[in-house]
Amino acid sequence: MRKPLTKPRKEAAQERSRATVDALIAATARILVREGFDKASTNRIAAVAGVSVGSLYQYFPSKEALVAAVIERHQQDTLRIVRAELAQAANQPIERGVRTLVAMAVKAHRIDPKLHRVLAEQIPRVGKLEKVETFSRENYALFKAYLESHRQEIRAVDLELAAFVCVTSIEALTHTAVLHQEIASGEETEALIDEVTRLVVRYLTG
Amino acid sequence: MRKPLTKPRKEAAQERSRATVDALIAATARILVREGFDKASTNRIAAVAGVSVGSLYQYFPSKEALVAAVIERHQQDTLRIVRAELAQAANQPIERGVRTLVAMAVKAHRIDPKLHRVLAEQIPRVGKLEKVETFSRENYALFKAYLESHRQEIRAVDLELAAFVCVTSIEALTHTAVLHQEIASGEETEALIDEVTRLVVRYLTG
Amino acid sequence: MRKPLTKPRKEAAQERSRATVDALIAATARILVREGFDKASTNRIAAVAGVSVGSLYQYFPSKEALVAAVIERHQQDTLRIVRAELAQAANQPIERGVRTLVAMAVKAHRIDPKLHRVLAEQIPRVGKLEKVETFSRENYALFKAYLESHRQEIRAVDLELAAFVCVTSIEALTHTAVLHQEIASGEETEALIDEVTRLVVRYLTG
Amino acid sequence: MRKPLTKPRKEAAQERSRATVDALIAATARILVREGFDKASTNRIAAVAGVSVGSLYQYFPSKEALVAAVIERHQQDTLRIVRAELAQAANQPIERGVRTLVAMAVKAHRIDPKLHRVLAEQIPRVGKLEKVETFSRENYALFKAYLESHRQEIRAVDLELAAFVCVTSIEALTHTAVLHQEIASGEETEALIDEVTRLVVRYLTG
DNA sequence: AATGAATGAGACTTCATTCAT
DNA sequence: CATGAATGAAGTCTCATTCAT
Repeated sequence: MRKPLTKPRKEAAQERSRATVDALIAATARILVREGFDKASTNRIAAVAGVSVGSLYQYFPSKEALVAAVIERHQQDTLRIVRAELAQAANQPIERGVRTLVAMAVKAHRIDPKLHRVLAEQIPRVGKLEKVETFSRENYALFKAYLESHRQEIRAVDLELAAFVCVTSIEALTHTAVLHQEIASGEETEALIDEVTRLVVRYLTG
Repeated sequence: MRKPLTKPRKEAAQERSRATVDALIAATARILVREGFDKASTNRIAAVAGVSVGSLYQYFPSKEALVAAVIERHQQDTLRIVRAELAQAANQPIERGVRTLVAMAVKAHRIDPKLHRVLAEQIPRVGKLEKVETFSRENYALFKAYLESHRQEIRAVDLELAAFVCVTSIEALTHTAVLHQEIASGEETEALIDEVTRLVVRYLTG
Repeated sequence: MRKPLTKPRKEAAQERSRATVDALIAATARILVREGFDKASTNRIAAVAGVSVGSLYQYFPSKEALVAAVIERHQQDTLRIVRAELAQAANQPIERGVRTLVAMAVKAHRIDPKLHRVLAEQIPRVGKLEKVETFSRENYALFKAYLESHRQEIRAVDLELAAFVCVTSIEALTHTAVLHQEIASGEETEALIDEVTRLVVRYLTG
Repeated sequence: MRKPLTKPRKEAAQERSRATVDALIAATARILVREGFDKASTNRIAAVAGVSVGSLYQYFPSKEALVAAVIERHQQDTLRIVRAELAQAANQPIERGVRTLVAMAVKAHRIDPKLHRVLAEQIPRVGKLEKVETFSRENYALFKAYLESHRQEIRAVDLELAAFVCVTSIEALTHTAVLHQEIASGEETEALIDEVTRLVVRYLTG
């Protein structure tokens, strides 16, 4: 790619583009959350983002691409939390480590629960959006790695299978609890974390 | 806005009617499984069922009603299994009983896994189709009742919370395992049942 | 039930839009006249207007709105004539004034007799399109005002009732005469105006 | 599209047939009045009449034929009144005779005002239902005959034109008054008859 | 690049009419 | 004759996407 003739101008242009893209993703997320997938027409998204449909198609080749970007962004937000907490857990003993991971899962689900829900419930039908799939595999791999490095603390077990059991349970429990507002108060949250931690730890040990 | 009707329009009395209704529900399920919700247009469904759109609307007031009928039918199929096995579990000690229930969950998920998946992933957006919701609540209540009648075998615990943890875990694990074909062989199935049973039993006891 | 929208969706700002809107209204009127209300499907209207159905719905939220626009336009055309002639009549003595008004009614009915007929005969069923109703009430009020300001020239009478009798008669006579081509020539027209004027004047006076 | 047949398929000779035909016509009229033309589907009519659609088509070759039958019946009812009163008027002097005719018109319009309205407002679009047209021509001819036999009582005048003016006025005034409930009480009715009579008599005489 | 008017395939649904039983 | 299930053309309207300005 060639160098710009007037640097400031290009940057300004790039900045504006960036802003438009952001506005479009934000508008999509907002409509998805407030009105559901069916109301998220491209014209409506563009209107809410304050740009024209034409501009939308300037930056996203299709509606799917837009939804994919929303998913992507949500996953990036989630990853930021995961990375921060994962390092801690790595060096903690099993009991403490699992608790950290469960707490992290709750935290991650709380980033934008309504968006998470829409993404979980309404989006798969968009076809080959396998980002979600990929993302969960990554989770699974990370957890398996954690188990491997703590193998001496757990009973003899098929790590593959154990990781599947733990990750699926943690994900389902935190997901359901957060989405169905089962854990409104901090107290309830603590209780849930206690239970899930117990579930997983007792499963892995003894 | 017109209120969405989800009840069948008329009870098919004659034999020919009954056949038409069955063909429509079957066609809907088939398209749902093979091509997804978005491809399930009323014209397509009618064509696959081998009848005219007009006949479709003679028996179902809307596309939603058709999907509701598919859900209903799937749940009836599931219930048939659940009822049969539940009686057994009731009188079994915790370890044995939980295993029975887990095995039952696997069996239930295997009735028509692909349909189950579509129903689970793509249908919520159909709005007020709360059948699924209701169904899962029922599961939860049944399990809680089981725990109550075996309270002396388990540790002191908030039964409400425990039921939530167990049901959610069993459901998620069997669902995911079946859908993602993690348990193709009978051996793998047994291994999964062992693990899930252990997960739940150790959580509830000790 | 969805409430019927009869207002234009957006004000056509750009020139191209304006042309599209005009073409749509014109096409609707044309089809209404040549083929009747039942043939005026949205697809047909769009085709005749030389635009796509999509464009039709960009500017009119429903078929009704389109018909409403046709009515509106026709009434505006009519009003232009009415306003011009009414001022004259106001200061003319009863005999001369009534003649002016009758002549005006004939003229108004001749703007687009066939359209007028379709609008009069086929449109009421379009439900709450009360524009016609409103319009005729206005006529009636205007005539009553005319009578009031000429009260000394007419016999003692219930003005309300008299206005009803006169307006209804004039409207029906000019309408029928024009539509059924009873007054093709100028001579016949003059004869009709004479008769109607006589009818009304003798009714009001003496 | 097939050509619309508007005559009954057969002379319903048998009593049961007669009853079915009557029920169908009555059901059509009822739905027309209560719900409007658009709701009057053949299936609905058959249902309300308590027979099957198949039977409907046994007796009426099309929906149009059914509506035509309703019109026919209404006109027969009207004619019964007209014939009864017309004889009287024939031998009455102009003032008295016109009053009789006007009163008759009011009476005729009151047979079933709502049905009359629907027939007047919603039916013309059914295309070639010229019964109404024919009917009004007959009215016009009858009145012209009346004028001819009383020619010595009225001013020198084009009878053709005079009949047109009188019939159109009487029809429009009684029609509008009855339909728009301007003459609820007997007193109001008398007042209207007075006015219309005056209108016509003074027009014809002097 | 931005704009927004225009496009048109296709979705859902109704209803007059036919025909097998 | 009666029944009512079946038909399918046709109508209204939406929305992802394109393209002239």
